[in-house]
Amino acid sequence: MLENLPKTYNPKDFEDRIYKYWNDNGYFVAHIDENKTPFTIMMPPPNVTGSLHMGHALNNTIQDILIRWKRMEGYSALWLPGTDHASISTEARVVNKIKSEGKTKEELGREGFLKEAWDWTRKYGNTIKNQLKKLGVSCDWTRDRFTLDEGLSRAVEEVFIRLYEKGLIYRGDRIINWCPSCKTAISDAEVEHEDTKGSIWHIKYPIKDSHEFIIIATTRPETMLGDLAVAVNPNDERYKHLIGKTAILPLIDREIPIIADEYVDMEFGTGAVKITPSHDPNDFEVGERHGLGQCIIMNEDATINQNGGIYEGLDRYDARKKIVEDLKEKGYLVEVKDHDHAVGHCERCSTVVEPLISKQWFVKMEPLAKPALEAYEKGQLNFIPPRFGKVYANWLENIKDWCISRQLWWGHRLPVFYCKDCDEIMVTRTKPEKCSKCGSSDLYQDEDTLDTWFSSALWPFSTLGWPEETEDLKYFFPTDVLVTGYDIIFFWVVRMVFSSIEQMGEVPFKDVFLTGLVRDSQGRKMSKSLGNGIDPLEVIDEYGADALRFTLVTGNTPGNDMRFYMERVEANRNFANKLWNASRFVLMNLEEDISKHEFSFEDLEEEDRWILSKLNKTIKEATENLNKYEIGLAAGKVYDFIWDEYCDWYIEMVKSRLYKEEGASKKTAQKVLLYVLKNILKLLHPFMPFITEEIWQHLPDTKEALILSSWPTYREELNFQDSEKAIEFIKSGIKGIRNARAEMNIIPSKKSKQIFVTTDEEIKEILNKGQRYFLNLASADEVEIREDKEGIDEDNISVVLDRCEVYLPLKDLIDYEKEIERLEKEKEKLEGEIKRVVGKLSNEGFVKKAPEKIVQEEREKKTKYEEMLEKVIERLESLKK
RNA sequence: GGGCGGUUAACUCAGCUGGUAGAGUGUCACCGUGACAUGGUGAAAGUCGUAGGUUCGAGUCCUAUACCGCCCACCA
Repeated sequence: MLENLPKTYNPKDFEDRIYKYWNDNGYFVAHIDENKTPFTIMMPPPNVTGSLHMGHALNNTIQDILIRWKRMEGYSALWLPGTDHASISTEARVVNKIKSEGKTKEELGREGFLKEAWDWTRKYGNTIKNQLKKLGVSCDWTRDRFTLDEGLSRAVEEVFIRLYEKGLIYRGDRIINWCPSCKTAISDAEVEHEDTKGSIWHIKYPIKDSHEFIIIATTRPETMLGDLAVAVNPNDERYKHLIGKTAILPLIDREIPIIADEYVDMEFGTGAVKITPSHDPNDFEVGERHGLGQCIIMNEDATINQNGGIYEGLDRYDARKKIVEDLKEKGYLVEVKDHDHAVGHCERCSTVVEPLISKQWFVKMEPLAKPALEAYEKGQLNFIPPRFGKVYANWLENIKDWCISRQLWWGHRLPVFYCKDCDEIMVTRTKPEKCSKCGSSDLYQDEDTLDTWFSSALWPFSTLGWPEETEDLKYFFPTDVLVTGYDIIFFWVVRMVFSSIEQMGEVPFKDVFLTGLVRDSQGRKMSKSLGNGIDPLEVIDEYGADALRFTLVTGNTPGNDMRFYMERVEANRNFANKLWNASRFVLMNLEEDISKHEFSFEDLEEEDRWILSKLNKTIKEATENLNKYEIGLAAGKVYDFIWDEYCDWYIEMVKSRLYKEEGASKKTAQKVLLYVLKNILKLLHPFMPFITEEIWQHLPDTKEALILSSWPTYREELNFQDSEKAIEFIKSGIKGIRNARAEMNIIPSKKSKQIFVTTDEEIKEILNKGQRYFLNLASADEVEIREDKEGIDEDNISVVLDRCEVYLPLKDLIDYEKEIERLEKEKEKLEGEIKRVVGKLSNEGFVKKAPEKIVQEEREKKTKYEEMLEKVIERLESLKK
């Protein structure tokens, strides 16, 4: 029993043990059960070589709360975990690792490198999973998946082939974002735009066979090496006469045409734009329209290539510097102005990306985006909070094709084969024997791999065995809710939706719960470079997983960022300690035969009915909150019930019965204590799984594990409105007495021998039932409740309450000055209230238009306050005499 | 250039469909009382960013506006 344990809560003593107990007994494993409704969550797969951060802790806690709750509600709850191969990030780490060993990727070759990568994955792949276990995640580890698993790879190939055959995947020369550091193409979503203070250079381009110049403006002067035209707006009077003429590119003396294109904004810069089709998306389009061709001037590491003449070999920024110097020296530079503009950076390594033309593979997005948008518009996708729906829709409305090929080795290699002889493209799962066109057997596979998000886009169904028609897939798909950060709506949420609609014919989940960012106490983003990250594992080590979990889900709202404060974790640890000790108290006061009995309704006393009714209400409201994903509110209600109602009031009220009485009343108190505690543990379990299970295991008559127990439900027969009212009345009486005593500085150990309460008949009845509460809770030896004042010494302290007055015979202890002061304050307060109520009631509009109920309430308040004021004044007068 | 969020007690945040502002922490006073000092009791503390409007009544709805922050966007 618990009383043998240390009296302070020490989560380290049991958290690991409890996790093992659940896991070893298979309690996390989901079963296909046609008698149950499935409830499915797919865990957003963390990077396989990553480690746990607060973001993971937050969204996995939320998922765990939902899955534990639904499991208790009787659903067949599947929470499927897994990891992502994270192509670009993992590859970078492995490259670093082999670099530290003095080797390069190229030296190892593809196979050698992949071997290294797999070794790395096996070495670090379990780290994050073990860390997640510390958090208490109740996911089904028997269904653990990895995006590079055979099955998932098969799904990736299948989707690639299907989309290709439908014409939704194509290969082409397009301007893509090139990261010179990762040396791969990246998608638009992977580019982060950052406002940067830069310059804009105005440069003179001479006109051939003329002394005229045309002045262009550019923010990237080095790209002039690739200029193939100068463009002006066709309606621009300044330049009309130059259209069709030829300009001479300074420094390298290339002749380029001056063309007219609507794209040029006459208002901006000089109204003349250099056109570099290979290095700018707009210029690319202009180039296409005018048949300008291409001129690539950079290598894959962003140094200038042979097309750059004397600048060949220079890094792009060195080249810029040199070119500007040369232009200046030769008199072509007209002016330099400061210019702020957005510069794209690689999301992964922060290197400035270079837009350049490249042959890559793309997914044609429009046909896929349309149904994904419609699904949202038809209400098949529900965002929490709803505002993110607009973000989702807006992205889809402005969709561009998705560049999916990456010049990396770690990932799913494109199932694409080329014929060396005729360049035929063959998209098949395995390498064909012969070219389907010319019959040549000289074939090779595309070197590229797919964007990581291509495989994670399939996660909701590939993890269940698709393209096989598995039992799991039939039963658990579609999933119910996706829990993830708002920062990956574009990367992941959108792509899962359209992939699922395309392949499965329906949305992959009904609800999308978006979490905010966990920031440090100063509101900064937690980051490695700032060193301000708080390690969830350290928090768990110090305060326990339950306290961390509770901290992450309370006091904030979905989709809003939150600041992380150690003080809050500590407060929640204290809450756990409170529950721990309340449970110890209950166990210490139970008798052996308690387990055989449920309380009987006839034996219930007022406070029993009150706490049962309050519990009932808490169950109802917390469940409603959970149904609406109001996790923080649900947790808050359970917290308040446990601390404020159960610990602070019920336990205190019931003590006299446990200590002094014998028989039925005592027994009932024990039964109710236990009944409510059991329900508390159930209600709190999703939020604080460890401590609740640990306590539960020490309770009598708990055969099954708490994790498998049933979620409490509202019981109409436990709704005791009258008892609630009565106890609330008594509580206010006790509070009034305590308040008066505290203000008079009368310490509780100085008991009032006898308390007199004068009141009317109705209240007398209520108070009579609750007499004994005053004894313990208001420091009295004896309470006398009556309807008259006969024989009561008017010099005692008197507390004026609604419909009753309490006299505390503490004559020798009273400081009359203070008592008058206290009563004056009371008087002022009441007068204020009366003024407000009277104001309201004398407002004709209010009385006429407000609902009858509200008006009635105000009238009652008026009477009540006036009565109280009268008594207070009476007291004051008698004291001042 | 668009879009979104925040602005409530000293601090961090709740506040669902409009009806006398809440919590945690911190502060102050008192308390080792037989579950808990990781505790108990009590107290102080807010013109709910600003200005209008709708309403009998607005932190809550509408319109402006200020400040902070985020996202999206090809203006060279």
